[in-house]
Amino acid sequence: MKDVADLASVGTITVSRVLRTPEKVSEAKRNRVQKAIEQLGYVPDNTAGALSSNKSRVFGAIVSTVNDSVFAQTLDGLSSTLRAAGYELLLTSTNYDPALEEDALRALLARRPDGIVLTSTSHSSGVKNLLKSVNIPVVEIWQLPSQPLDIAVGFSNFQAGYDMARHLIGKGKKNIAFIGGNERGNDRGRRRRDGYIAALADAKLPPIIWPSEEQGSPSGIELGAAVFEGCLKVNPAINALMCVSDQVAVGVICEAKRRGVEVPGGLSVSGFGGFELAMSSGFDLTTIEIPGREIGVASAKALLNPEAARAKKVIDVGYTLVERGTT
Amino acid sequence: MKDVADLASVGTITVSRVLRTPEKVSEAKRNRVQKAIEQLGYVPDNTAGALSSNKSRVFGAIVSTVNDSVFAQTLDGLSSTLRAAGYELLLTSTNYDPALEEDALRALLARRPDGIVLTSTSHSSGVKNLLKSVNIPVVEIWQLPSQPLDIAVGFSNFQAGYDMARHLIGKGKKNIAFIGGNERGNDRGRRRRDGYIAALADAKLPPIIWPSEEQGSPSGIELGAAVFEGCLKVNPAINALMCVSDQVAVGVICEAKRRGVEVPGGLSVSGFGGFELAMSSGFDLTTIEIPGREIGVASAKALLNPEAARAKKVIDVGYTLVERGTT
DNA sequence: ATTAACCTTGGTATCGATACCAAATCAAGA
DNA sequence: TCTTGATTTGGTATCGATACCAAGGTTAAT
Repeated sequence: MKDVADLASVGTITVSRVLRTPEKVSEAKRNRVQKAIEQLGYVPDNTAGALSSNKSRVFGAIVSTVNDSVFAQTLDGLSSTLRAAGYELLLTSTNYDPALEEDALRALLARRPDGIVLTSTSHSSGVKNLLKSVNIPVVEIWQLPSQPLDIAVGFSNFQAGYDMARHLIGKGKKNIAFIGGNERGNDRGRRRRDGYIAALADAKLPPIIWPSEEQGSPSGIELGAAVFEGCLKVNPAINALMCVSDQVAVGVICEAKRRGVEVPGGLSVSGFGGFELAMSSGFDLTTIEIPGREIGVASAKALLNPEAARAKKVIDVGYTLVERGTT
Repeated sequence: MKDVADLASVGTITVSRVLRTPEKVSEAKRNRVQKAIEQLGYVPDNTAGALSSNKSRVFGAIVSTVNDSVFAQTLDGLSSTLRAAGYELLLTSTNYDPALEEDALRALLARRPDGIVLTSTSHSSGVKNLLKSVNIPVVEIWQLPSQPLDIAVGFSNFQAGYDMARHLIGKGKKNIAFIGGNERGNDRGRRRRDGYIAALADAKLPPIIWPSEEQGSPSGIELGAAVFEGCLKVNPAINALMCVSDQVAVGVICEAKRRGVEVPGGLSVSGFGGFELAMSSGFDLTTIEIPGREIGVASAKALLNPEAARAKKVIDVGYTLVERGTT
């Protein structure tokens, strides 16, 4: 920066101002500085800037996985919105292991981010203390906790689960099973299941949950394929499967076709998430569509303007129950 | 850090050493320092450390999209391997727009990363100059360029495309079309297509490519569904579709079922990528499986140990042609 | 012509760590 | 006991920007 300043015959501080608040510098000097920057191929050093201004222009994200297509849309929205505003994203994934969250957070905080995004909503006390001691916006996404740490952006997984169960009940189904969502660390799936349980209770129907908490189980498509041996064999009366995710639902449908079970005639199937495959040119799956990208964009806005977001505290982006051919 | 040093009655530099090279500090002082760190809830400031040591312990990644499941595995492998070594990942996505690459790179370099990962392999001269002027490892992934900028980790999309076309030819198909892969910025898809063209030329068969470069087209599943109207109608003799990705192949298969076209009887279909759905509990799709996570892990290792990686220059992780029920 | 208010500009201290060098301590062998 | 080399420790300068404050220049009103 000194070199640029010398070449343009100005003080270093003027160079700094050209980069951050160009409107406060006279046009003549601004042009000289910009030419010098170009000529020297100067790339500012943000680590130094972060140190002196106490603003890193970086946000941290701790996600349970990047390996989920709807979830990836959130990341996409988050990162593009932030980058448009001149910020970058430090990404860390915990692979659904809550024990890693504190470590990951500590590592992130060492980079002094200007804010944090978390996909989990249940946190260890260590995590809570760390977040309380730093004074930066914290956005929890994809699930609306009753007591957000700071700001929350998402939708009610409980209500969505409830609605979907009501939809199946409305179709005249009496033996509806809920498939999946019992992995530890997956509080979103669990909330959906709770919504399902509540809806069935309201309709005075018995809930059927598979696999049970204790059983280890495959996940995603494999889980859907395993349903026929593991769940329908035990309870052949089941005529509707409400799956915790579209992936599971797709596994169910593939296996149903293989076995000649008619969908939705013999078995109704619903998904959750709205991943590309669910749509009509794919499986034509009844599902809950989540505006994944919008969650990312809204969280980015919350990070960039925490005061406005804190006024709301909870930003509900909603969801859409899309009825298609499988129910 | 000063506070910690005072509380433990040592110099600040000793605190620094406890954090970075604990084996060089006597056990007594090390314990005192660690207790003081705990007691004060001290979280080191890496921005300051980066400034003075010229090492940020952060790597930058510029990806074309996070929104692709096999690709997400790469990110996953990359980020977990780096985090295990005490590094973090700064993620930026260009959404397949090559024009954004230079901006994104500039923004990343301002954060002074210790290395860069790029998913694209064709770069503007601005990008090349920037990368040349910084002296950090640069890893290009998912495609092996003939002239890597520095280090490359991936596999030959050309060879994989060639192999898959050979496979279809070996099944006795004579009218094989290649579907997709003409989006600008997607050099990987293009290389697969080139492999297909070469294989057909070697077998003296005419290549059929759809959609053509000029036409705009939907992508992913939608594209697969559109094949029947857009491609097979024009050329009903086609009896095998080699799709640029599993997503496209899945779209084809769904639409084929809807139209009562038998797969592989009437139409063979192959995919590319090995996304979860392709496997036998899903679509039972013949595809090229890419070790996505391994690419991530190998790139992380290359970043962490560039000297060793530079000795090889190009790290080929290979691929597997998995023959299943659709061909 | 003078004064006040505003805008533009630059000097210097500072952010919180690490690098580099020098001093102090320790262990082992003469 | 003294010397030597290895190990442990601390002081001080430094990384490259920004914050803060003060000074000079300009404009408009009196």
